[in-house]
Amino acid sequence: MSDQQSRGRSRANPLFLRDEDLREAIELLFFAYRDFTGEADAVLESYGFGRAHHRIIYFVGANAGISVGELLTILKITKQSLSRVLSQLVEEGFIDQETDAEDRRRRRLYLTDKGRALESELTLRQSRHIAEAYRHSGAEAVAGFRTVLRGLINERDRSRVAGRDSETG
Amino acid sequence: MSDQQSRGRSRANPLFLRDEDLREAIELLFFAYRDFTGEADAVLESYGFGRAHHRIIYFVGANAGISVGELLTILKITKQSLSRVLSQLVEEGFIDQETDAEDRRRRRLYLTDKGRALESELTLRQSRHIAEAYRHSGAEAVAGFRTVLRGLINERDRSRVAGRDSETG
DNA sequence: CATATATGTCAATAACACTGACCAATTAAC
DNA sequence: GTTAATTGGTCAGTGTTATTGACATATATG
Repeated sequence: MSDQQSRGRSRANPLFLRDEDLREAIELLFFAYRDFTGEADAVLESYGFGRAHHRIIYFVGANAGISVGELLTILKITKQSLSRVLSQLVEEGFIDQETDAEDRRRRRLYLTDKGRALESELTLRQSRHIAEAYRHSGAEAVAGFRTVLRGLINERDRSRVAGRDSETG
Repeated sequence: MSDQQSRGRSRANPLFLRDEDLREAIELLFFAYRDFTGEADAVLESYGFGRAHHRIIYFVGANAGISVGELLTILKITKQSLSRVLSQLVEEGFIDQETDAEDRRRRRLYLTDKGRALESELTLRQSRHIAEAYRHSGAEAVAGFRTVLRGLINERDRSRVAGRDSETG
């Protein structure tokens, strides 16, 4: 065996990152995301909804008047998948569909009061979870957290994330 | 409306964290996790596998000789759900089951050579993705990233994550 | 009018998860 | 040694989220 294959280092990681460091990151993401999403699930369950409903509620809330097609682009799912869940939310009065005045093919989506209430409840849970982690970590760590997460996101979608692109350049 | 409800601040965030900061974090996690997991999916698809297979392959690889029960605890799924996927992996020769010598009720799980090869391929993809984000972010940012992610993980599971607990205290 | 776009819908399928009910082997307790 | 608990597996049924393919409708654009 050549010594470039020695403990914890491989051709794939030409810098000072050990395999162990990268494995740690993989596991951190797995557990953190599991616990992060787990927060809102209890709320959703009481409404008979799942994560798909949450994603729609969230992005319609954050982008009032978004079209179906734009929502599909963000979620990267098929329109059939979206339709099933979106129809439910419309029927049960969480989301309003309004025909675009300029292009009457388009349906613009808005949260109803009921939808906004659910969105707040869900976002509140997740916000609390994050705020707690942020408080325990300090401002510097938070800055690093944001930088690395941005780096993990496909370039095309980075601009979609809310908040300032403070370190775009 | 009382002024404690003014722009971007609410009772839920008693510190200097604005709602916008927390929304940003929610979206960062959503997009980053989506793109992070998307990496390995192409590989898995070529084997006819999904994320459930990946999780099993990963944790058996990282904990050689783990029992079925321990795996269930980590994954937080039912044994019926695990069984479906695990049986497949055993049948197709990615995982070996060996009866524990001391307690013959237990089946200890190990990756076969074939399983190890797949695990390496999958972990490599994700490691590359992370390594790239790490390189672009710098050591300080990486430290912050790790700290905040650890804070997002339920205390009970923090010790399960690989890597040193360098900032436990 | 022909074509492209935006959306919706029907049908079939699959991955992944659940609950409930059992069974078998093994070990631990009385 | 019989009973009880543990570990693991399995069968049946269900539900959520996603897929592909085919087709329909309304509208916009050329």
